[in-house]
Amino acid sequence: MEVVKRLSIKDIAKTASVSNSTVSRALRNSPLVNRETGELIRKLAEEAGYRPSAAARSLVTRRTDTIGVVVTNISDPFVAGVVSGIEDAAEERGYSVFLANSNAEPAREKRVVRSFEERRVDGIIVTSSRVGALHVPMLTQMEVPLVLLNNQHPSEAAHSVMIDNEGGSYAAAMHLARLGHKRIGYIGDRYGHQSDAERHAGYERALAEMGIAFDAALSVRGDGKPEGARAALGQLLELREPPTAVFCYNDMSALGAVHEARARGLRVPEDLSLVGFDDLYISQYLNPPLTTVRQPMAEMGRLATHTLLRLIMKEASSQIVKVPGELIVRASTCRPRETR
Amino acid sequence: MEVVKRLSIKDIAKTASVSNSTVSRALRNSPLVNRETGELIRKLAEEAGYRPSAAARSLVTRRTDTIGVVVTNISDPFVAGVVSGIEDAAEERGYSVFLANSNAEPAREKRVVRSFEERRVDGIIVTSSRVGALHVPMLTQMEVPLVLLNNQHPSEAAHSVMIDNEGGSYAAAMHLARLGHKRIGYIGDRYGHQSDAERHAGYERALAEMGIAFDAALSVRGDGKPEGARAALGQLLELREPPTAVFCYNDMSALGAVHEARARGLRVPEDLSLVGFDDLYISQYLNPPLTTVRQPMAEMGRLATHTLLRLIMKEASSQIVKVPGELIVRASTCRPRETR
DNA sequence: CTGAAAGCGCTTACAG
DNA sequence: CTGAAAGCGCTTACAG
Repeated sequence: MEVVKRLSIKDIAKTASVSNSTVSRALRNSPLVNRETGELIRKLAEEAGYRPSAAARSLVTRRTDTIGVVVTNISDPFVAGVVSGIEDAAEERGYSVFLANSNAEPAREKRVVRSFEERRVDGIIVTSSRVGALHVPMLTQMEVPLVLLNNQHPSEAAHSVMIDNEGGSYAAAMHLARLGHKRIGYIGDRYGHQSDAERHAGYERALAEMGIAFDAALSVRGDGKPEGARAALGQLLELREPPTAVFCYNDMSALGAVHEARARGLRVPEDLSLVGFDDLYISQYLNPPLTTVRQPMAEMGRLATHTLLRLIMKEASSQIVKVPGELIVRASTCRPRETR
Repeated sequence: MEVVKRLSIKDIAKTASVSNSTVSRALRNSPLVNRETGELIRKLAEEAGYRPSAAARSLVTRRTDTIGVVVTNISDPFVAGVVSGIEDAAEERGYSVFLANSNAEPAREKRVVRSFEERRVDGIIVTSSRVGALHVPMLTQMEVPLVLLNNQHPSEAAHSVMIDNEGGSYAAAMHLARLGHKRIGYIGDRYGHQSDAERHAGYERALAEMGIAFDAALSVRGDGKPEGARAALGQLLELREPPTAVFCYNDMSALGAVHEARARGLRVPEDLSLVGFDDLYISQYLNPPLTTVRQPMAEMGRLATHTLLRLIMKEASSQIVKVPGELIVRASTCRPRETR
């Protein structure tokens, strides 16, 4: 592969026998250019395989048509779904996206944000962060529009797109209570996520509404992943009066809970009803298919992008967009044994 | 939020009472700068929250420390795992990554590559592409280093990182044959993927080695997703002599196959053994836990990045890196009924 | 409709 | 060790 010198606007100007200015205008379809001249220039540029330098352009326009996305972990299917929506919406509008994993490490998140600032991204979206780097002081002094998606610390200082955690888990717990369950467990998270607190609140509200006394022993902590949920379910099942149904913080937790239940010889849902939160793509194919609260992941990503683009354009935009979750009833829940 | 004017190198130079050149050198820790002066400048820049403009720098250095990653669909867990490894390796070396979904649309893939060219990415990684945009002519005239990862059309013109499809599926099929299965089905893909052909070849080699006659009726086409596999398994099960074991093109197909088997009242693995390919994170938690061929997704992403960085640095690099798969035996396979 | 010129914010020979 | 100057490749008032 020989080193081909990158063509510049000057090269095109020379072959077209016009000035740089005219080439620049022609390539952006400026009406200031004579139609025939414009067409000729575009044809020449295309044939030569000319690619204008985004860096040079952005230096003068002071925008890069670029957004930065910070995620904790792109391997998390929820995050991947969100990013997919972000990328789609961005691509539609001619924006490119920088993707960076923070791995939930504050130091790395800080490095990432710094790098985004140097690259002069027009805006930043942060998904599901639970780390400390993005504290209010940092947020407020940020010179770049910022949108948080399901962030653990939505702030006055930033715009947010969030799932309605409380409403979603209320619906999930109501579903279980209406099936006749009285002992309903909650497998949460352990990182002090606000989402965990909100989901727990929805669970409590449903219990209260159904006249079921809240029992603190039935609320245990997982880690949002299968392993943590297995241990957490273990705790619940060793209670003197174990639950007949458990609402899990997310589908990954529910996956672990199903696994653990089976390992202990319990059938789901006959012996134990299980509900998740997210509705990951795979959840419908699990055995049994999982009852869960759907988060429209891609749609939320699109919403976050639209909010961000509005901020970039300095258009008005609601401070916080709350997206409703939808209860999807599948086969991992049924009436408790006693009532059948 | 007031519009804060971005600080430039000139501002720092002024407050430090030195020239732009010295600031530039100091910020990059050049030994050409007096130590104390350098420290002062760096302190001033830090306090002021100065962020050098990557665009301005790259205009003169002719590199952007940026790589472009084209994926078919970031929601695919295999792809997400690969991207995670790419991002990690890139971040370690100070590179930022642009992520773009092609959605397997040739037109979009073309747009993406063009945009990457305009952004002057230092290199491009394309994952699992099956679309036509990246044909040999396009590859060869590409002025940017390119690495393909599990691409359907590895080419003389590009470097590649690939899983050993043939070897992996050979191991999987051997596992089934050694368990005593004689009627072993294959649920493939339908898009003419080279990976499909290679996995099928490994399957055939195992059959041959175990003295099992190849029966074309036992090879059917899914679509790499649960739905396609369900239909494909249906075909197999309606055969006069249905298989007692099926090797699936990937874990997503196996997920659909398990689902379909259950729907037909078959137990996995007692009535039907099932093997996948990928070892997605969730596969260990499925019911039953899935026997599969592991692709080290993140590691492959890292390898692709390292290969790409070597190309960027114009260092020697092997044209094609073939990564071995590893058979992971779990609970979705057992001996066929007759032999138990 | 077109072009010459200035300028975006850096880096880097070059001269001292 | 430091600075003045040129230049990277664009865009855009400004003048014609």
